[in-house]
Amino acid sequence: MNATQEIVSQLQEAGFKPSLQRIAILEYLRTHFTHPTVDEIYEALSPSMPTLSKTTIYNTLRSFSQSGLALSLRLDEKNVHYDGDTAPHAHFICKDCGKIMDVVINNTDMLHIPTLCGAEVQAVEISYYGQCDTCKKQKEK
Amino acid sequence: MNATQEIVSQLQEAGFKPSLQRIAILEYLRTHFTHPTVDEIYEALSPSMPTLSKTTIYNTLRSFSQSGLALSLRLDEKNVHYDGDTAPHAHFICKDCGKIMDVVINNTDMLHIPTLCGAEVQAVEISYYGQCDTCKKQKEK
DNA sequence: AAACAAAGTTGTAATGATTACAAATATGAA
DNA sequence: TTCATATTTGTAATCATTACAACTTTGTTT
Repeated sequence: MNATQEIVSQLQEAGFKPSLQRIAILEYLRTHFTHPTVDEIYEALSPSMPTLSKTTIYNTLRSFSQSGLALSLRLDEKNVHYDGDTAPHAHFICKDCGKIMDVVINNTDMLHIPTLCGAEVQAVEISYYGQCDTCKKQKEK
Repeated sequence: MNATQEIVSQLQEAGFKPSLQRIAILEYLRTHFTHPTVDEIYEALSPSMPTLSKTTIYNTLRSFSQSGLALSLRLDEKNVHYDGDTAPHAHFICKDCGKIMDVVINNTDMLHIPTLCGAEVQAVEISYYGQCDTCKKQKEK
């Protein structure tokens, strides 16, 4: 099974018809670990799919994150970021430049979902905020 | 020292002049653990401070969260929530009704801030997403 | 106390990400 | 083909947040 076939079957398993747009968006998420925003995905796909609409990307990403095909990250006040890597991990975001980095979680307890007085927890989001190496050095100058 | 005096000295320690507006906003945050939005604070304080402006609340909360007097939480796509409880803890938010609950973190490792290849981590945010008890029961009917 | 500067507050207008919605298009079955 | 349904598209609306300039307060200097 090649890469696109894998994408198609992931879409079907999640109950989506594998339209060209959905394939392109999911394939982008699965191959780019940059935690893109809607705009970034639009800029990337638009050249090869000139009729692609931002509304489609908004709708598609919403249903992807609802069905668990992707994660939606609320890391900064401005844009929602999306993550095609659904394996458990955390994120670091630089307050100055906005750069987002994956953070490996070694302590399995952190990802263990607790029981919360009857509530059903479906997802955990662990985010670290601070200043990245580059911005730190730039400020010291 | 009474409650308001305590608020005033907290403001001064953080480098703020204790204006009536700042006192009112910080006092509200310190006595209401509802993770309020700007709008909720505005609705609450407006009756006793009719000239209070939302811009002031936005500005004040931004500087509070920058200086560590309060936390800004990006729990839902819509509004930023603020938390006057700066002690380490996590949050649960119900995807259906939007209710936010505090979650006690027993495992101190979870709040231990890791070293991330030269980056300086200043804050950790741990959020659980799911469906609360009430909404779960309502759906079952 | 008047004059002044600095800090803080206010209201309005602009911004910009996201959503609503209705028209257009594609898909697949009868 | 014809029809029903799902999907996509573009435009217009929404609404939280920010920019900005005017106004007010505060404290200081003369």
